[in-house]
Amino acid sequence: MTDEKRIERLSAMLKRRGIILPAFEIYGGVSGLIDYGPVGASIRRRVIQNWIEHWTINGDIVEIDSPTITPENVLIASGHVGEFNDLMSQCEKCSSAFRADQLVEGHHPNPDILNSKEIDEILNSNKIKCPNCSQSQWAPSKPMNLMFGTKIGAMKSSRQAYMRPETAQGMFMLYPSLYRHFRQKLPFGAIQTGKGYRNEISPRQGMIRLREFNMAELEYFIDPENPPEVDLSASKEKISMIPDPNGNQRKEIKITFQDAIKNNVIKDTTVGYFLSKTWDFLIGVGIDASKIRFRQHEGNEMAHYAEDCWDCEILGEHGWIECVGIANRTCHDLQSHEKYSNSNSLRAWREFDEVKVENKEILSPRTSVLGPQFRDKAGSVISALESLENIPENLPFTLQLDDGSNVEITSEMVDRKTINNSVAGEWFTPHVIEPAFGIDRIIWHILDHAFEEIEKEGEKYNLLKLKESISPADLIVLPLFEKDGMGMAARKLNTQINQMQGVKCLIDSSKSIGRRYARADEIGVPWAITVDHQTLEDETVTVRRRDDQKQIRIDIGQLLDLINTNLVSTLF
RNA sequence: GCGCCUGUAGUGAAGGGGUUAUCACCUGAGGUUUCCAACCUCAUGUCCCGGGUUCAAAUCCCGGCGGGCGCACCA
Repeated sequence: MTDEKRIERLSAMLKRRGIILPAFEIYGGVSGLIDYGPVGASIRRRVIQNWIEHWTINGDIVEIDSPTITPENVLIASGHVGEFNDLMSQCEKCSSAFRADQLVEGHHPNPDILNSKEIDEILNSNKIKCPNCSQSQWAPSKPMNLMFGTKIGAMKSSRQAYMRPETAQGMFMLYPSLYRHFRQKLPFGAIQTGKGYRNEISPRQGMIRLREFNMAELEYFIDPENPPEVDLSASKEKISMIPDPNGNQRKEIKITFQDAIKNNVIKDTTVGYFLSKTWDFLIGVGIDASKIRFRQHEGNEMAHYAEDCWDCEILGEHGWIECVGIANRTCHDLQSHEKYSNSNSLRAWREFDEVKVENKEILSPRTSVLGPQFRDKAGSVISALESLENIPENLPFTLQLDDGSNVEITSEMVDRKTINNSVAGEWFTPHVIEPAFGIDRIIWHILDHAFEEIEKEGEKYNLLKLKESISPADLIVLPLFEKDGMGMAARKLNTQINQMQGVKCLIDSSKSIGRRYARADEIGVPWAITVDHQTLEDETVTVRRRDDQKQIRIDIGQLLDLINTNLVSTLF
């Protein structure tokens, strides 16, 4: 933040090199929408690939993929429609905006059901004051819907739908399938990467607040009574945390994950585990460790579903930016979907340690007597007998039916029996811990932290010190000159390297060698292979390390082996 | 959404009611060159969009779109 022009130079470089660009620019652009260019798209793909591998490595988490178009019911159940359809009223004096239903609270028994006209009437007739400036002059209230609406189907029968505001609902929709896939045993998780959509009022700060953005979310389902054991003893690093949002002395502390859990700084061990996994991921893709902190949410900024929530914030040119949210969503989503969908398959079975055997006394109905006696009422009499909690000592007795009417039960109608009832377990709704990653924000900070401006022989020189695993290409082949067969040898080598699975190699033969090194450095290619005169004689090339420009000569065959085994770095 | 500032080649800038809009870097072709943005020749490419004022608008005015900052909003 000390150098205000750095962000402009970085943005210009990202555009010039085809990394991040404004979308639809020839039509004037659309704010909140960006393109990943030919270089940026490779970086994005690799970051996402790293993220997927980071979570799926243990086998308890699988990847799924679900539609971005989401029917309205789903988002009603999840709470998004309600949350996003609030009416907003703006004070014409001081421009403060407030949720209209909260302003008229106390002037109407149920403000939720009011439309904008009714809200405006109440605001004006009661002269409700602006909480900020105490004036009473309101602009007409407007619904604030941060979801992009659409219709499924064309004609009358079309259904209201929205572009998903998060990928999480896809995982909840697939819970029954996941439960089967994991042999009906918790814990397990599902991840999804893809686009999310929020029609932001004012997108700002480049790629920080977008209207269409890359999300990567994990839903990890656990039994709250038997949370998974976690071992964080291997993680010795002291992490910046800002806990205790409601305490008086809110400040940043440095503490290991293990101690944070032990000392109740992080209350939920599973949340703590995911905080540490999040840390590992961010370090792995090249985020600067000193620019990461975890901040616990305050009560009033907590999402409508979350019980406890931590943000992972990263420091960059825009200040501290929330890049990951880790929330304990408890059973909110699954329970709500059960209720709205009438499904009963969003649960898990918890076996008791010991089978509970109950000896229970019941009155078993003699249907041959009850039938003729009560006729069409017989059914409800039988169900009332079955649900009877306290078996009366003496017969006859008066039994109340569901409809409130009473019947008399005599000893001829029932048999007094004792039955063995064994209960092996119970159904419950799993809790879910959700780490949600804003991929674009993370990529921004990767670029920000990797972007280095140095001086080289009196000239400005840019470097993108990307980690090997997320650089847009693994290597670049450069013929020293495009003659004497050097160009040919370079093209052959480039082809050989690109034939390897998962390896991406570029080739560049235009302009001077120094300029080509500079271009490769600026987009973050870690290794440059130079084909020179000696190559033609002895089949050796030089390998140049981006970060310090050191060069080593090596036999082509050996180099190909090193590339194939991802061990080029061991050369130096 | 409000307020202030703002929009000129790919990037960064200069200029500005009147011939063909300027510069650097970049990019491309050729030359030269035995490893770090060298040099020479040539070339491509620009006034955000729409309306208005005017004989004439890239320039002035209005609106839109985009960008920056502040306020507001923001899972």
